Amino acid sequence: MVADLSQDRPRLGRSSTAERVADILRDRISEGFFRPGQRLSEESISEGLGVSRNTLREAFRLLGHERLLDHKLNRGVFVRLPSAEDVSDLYRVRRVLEGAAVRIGPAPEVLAVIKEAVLDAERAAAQDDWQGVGTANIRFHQALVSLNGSPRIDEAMRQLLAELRLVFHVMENPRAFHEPFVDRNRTLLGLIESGQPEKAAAYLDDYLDHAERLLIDAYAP
Amino acid sequence: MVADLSQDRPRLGRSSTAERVADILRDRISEGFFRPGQRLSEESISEGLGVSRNTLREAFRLLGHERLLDHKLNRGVFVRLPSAEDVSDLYRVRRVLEGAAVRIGPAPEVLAVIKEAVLDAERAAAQDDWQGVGTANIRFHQALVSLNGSPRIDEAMRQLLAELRLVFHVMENPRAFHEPFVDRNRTLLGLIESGQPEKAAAYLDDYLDHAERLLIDAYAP
DNA sequence: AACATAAGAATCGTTGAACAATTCGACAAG
DNA sequence: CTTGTCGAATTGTTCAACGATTCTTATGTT
Repeated sequence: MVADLSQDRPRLGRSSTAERVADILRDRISEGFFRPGQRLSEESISEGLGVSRNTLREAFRLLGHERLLDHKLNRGVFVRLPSAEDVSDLYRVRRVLEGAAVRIGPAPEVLAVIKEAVLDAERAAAQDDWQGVGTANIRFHQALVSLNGSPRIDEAMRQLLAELRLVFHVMENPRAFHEPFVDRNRTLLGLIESGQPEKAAAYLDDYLDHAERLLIDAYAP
Repeated sequence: MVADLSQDRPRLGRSSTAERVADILRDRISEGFFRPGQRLSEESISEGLGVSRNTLREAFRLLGHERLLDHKLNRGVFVRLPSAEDVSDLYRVRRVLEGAAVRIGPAPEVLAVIKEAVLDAERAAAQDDWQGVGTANIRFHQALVSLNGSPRIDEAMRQLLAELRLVFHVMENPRAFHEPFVDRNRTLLGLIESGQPEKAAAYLDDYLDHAERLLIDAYAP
């Protein structure tokens, strides 16, 4: 009857106000409500959210560590505006994390999630919903990385993709960027599924090279 | 005459009190002054350091995000005490980051740093300075990972090794753990230097498997 | 003696106000 | 046009207070 309740233990830790504030801000940044480069005033936001400045500052620290905010001493916090070098580095990390993942090979449960993401992307693309394609694409790569089986790598990937979303918000034409990768995701899935890790890794490397170039060319922050 | 001063811009950002407090605490944890599992009282530490509780809390948040502190709501912050699963995951990440590094192959400047670390470890071992061996070993792996050429990966490795140091502080016999790896480091260096990335990667995998097993066996938190 | 319960102490979570330090723009002086 | 200075605005940090939560200890019951 008691089964394994220890798995629910983490959920027990409720969250402090600062963490909830951080969640809200993270969402707002992720959805583009706060634009990259924009300054976040302590006074107006703490007032708007109805929390004290001290609590808000704790939240700022959290997001600063996630590289979503840029904290400049005595000047305030700004939504991070990644540089072209940042983009390169993000893709450098992706090549490492995703490359290692495909080399490890498929696991049934993860594969199901990946497939679902591919389908979602295809469905969204069919409806010209490029926002939806982007979201599904992110889920695809997040699931891909989870093949590593490492909570820390999953967390790192989450942060990386959140940072990458900042880049997307600076771009003007998300369709041109996401469109080519719907098909590529399906192809990559096929290579993984059929147990050809080296081929999949090579394909992925080319995939990421292509994406990086595309992104950097269209990127002038 | 003005040349490129924009490169010096980062140095302009001095550090706030909270960051300096975080630096101090990080050092203290790293050196074992604060033991894993120990609770850090807001009152006593803020008083001891002469900073306000609010400032100290900001510092706590930073270190919490680095996984050096464990923040339990309404109960305080504790020096993190990694579980056996944490150790496994840390090595999972190491296999990914270090594996990717050796596959990329040697770069002259980095190779020099790696060599220096190997020599330092050998010198320290000759003098039975196992603390020194541990430090040199960390420098070795940090340099190894820097072959990836990614600031973000370097940073991730720094945090990972800091977390791993927590594990070492729980162990009683550091010598037994560090001793076997002095020679292995030299061998691995040789494989990298001579341009045999696949062999180096295989050797490294075995290296890390061995270290992980050794560590987990001797680890009962 | 074992266990449950309740009161009390200690600590954290959060707030609001206050003041010093720093930045930045405006404007005057050279 | 450059440089120096003033002042408003914002951040950095501290302090005191109080409610909320957890831990401890004493108390009472079976």
